[in-house]
Amino acid sequence: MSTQVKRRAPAAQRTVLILDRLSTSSKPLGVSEIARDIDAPKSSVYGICETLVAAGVLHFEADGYSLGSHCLRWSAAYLNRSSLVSEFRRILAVDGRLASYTVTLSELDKDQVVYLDCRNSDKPLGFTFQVGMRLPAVYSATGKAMLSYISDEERHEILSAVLWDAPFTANSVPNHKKFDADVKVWRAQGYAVDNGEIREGMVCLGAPILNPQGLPVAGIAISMTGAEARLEIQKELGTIVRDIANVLAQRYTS
Amino acid sequence: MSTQVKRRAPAAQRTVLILDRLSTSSKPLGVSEIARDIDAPKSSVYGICETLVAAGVLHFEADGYSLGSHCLRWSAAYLNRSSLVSEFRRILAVDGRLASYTVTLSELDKDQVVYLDCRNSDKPLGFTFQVGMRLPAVYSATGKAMLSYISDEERHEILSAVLWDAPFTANSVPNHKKFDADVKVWRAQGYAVDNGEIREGMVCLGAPILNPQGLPVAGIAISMTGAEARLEIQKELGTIVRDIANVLAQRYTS
DNA sequence: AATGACCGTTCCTTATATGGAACGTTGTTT
DNA sequence: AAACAACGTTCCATATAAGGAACGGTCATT
Repeated sequence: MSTQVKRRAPAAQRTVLILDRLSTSSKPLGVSEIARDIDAPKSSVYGICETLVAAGVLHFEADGYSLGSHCLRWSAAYLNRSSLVSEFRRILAVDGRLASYTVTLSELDKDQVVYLDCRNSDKPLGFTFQVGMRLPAVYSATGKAMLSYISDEERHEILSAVLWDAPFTANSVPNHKKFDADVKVWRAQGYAVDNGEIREGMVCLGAPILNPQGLPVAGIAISMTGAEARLEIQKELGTIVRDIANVLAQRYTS
Repeated sequence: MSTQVKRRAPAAQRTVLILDRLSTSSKPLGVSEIARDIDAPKSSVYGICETLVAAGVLHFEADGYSLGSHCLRWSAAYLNRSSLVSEFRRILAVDGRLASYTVTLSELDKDQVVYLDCRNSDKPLGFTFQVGMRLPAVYSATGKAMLSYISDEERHEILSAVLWDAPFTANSVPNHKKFDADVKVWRAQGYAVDNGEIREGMVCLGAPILNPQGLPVAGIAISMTGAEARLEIQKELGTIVRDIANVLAQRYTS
């Protein structure tokens, strides 16, 4: 299903592959290693990398190529395409109800959630959300919340492709059927729960940010330790999360 | 001085140009507009954009192409290439001396500073630093601090290319000569000052984070309003900024 | 010292990605 | 209603980027 269309602009595709490969490397990589990993001729990789260095996207040092700061422009532009992130920060700065919890903002990309921002609490959580980080949507609170508000067809298409036999923890929702049953609960209460499905002992409550058409554009969630997440607390905090998501939805423009 | 080397992998270069162009647009752009702006044939731009959509880097909607969240991977990887950002956050969370000020972390890229992180204060500053944001190094506090610690040749090369006739404010350092005189002061006191050179009424104090070889890898700065920046306060806070930068330098690895 | 493995880089042929021109649509102007 | 302009898309000859092979250099191993 990958290259059925006739290959156009292979250099552009390889540019992406090279940047992706460098993203998952902790050290600079040489031409040969990159070429091997992305399955392309050395000389082609060499030409592209030199072009990217000239463009200021990559740095070259003695031991190979590495990412440059140029790509921060692109992500900054992406995060600023709407007022979502700035409104998220503003509302958390003003509304003190979630002050002692870690709060995240994320959006859905296929079967993953992408974290757009994170306001850490002073209390340690044992888990760090980073901007740009991706997690399986089906196990995360915001992912569950957003998946609950897309059309049944879309959700079915996404869930059908999930590899259910690679759970994150013993608590991870086990299959499509259980997820569909949960969806009814999340919709009814207006927020979704991840009870240790991403990380053992971490509980997250997520709510969707819906556009005027009722479709999710993003989601917010709060994270806490299992010890903090007593049921009555969950209900109270879940309601707050849902309310804040609704306020964000109203302020959200374009 | 741009395309003296023989053009290799034009599609890779155009990929960068397209992403850059979309970064500076508030709305999606069509093939024709992009092609006009980056001075490339429509059909080539079309091929590259379709490839980038297939790669998940761009989104396509009715009114044109726009950036996708894929590029967040690259910037997240860039920010995590060292422990700099995480140590910056940790030290600010523990050390309360700068709690009521906006503190930024940035690095030098040619003649610009690139902001890597920002810890906003509760007090409004009237200026927002965003990750990935770029400012002229010569006018910014961290830029001044870092430029003070590179070799004289390197600094001379960078400063010679600065367009001094496009100052940000009336306070912006006016020329190469004045900057060189300031460098001696910044080096002597261990921190640099931007007194309204980026924005009228905003004062920033910056210090370099030096590697074991004594070369700057990044810089930190605190920002405050002119009213807050009385001289004795500047001296006190400048010393704190310098000390924190030194602690960061010690913790900084790889 | 000699061998071998692997590196980054260059070369040159050829397969092919490119891009000018043409196409069908759409929306605006005359 | 007709003419026009600008759009996204397709087409095809050809300029040219790609990539297999060869090169010189470095480092381990024998």
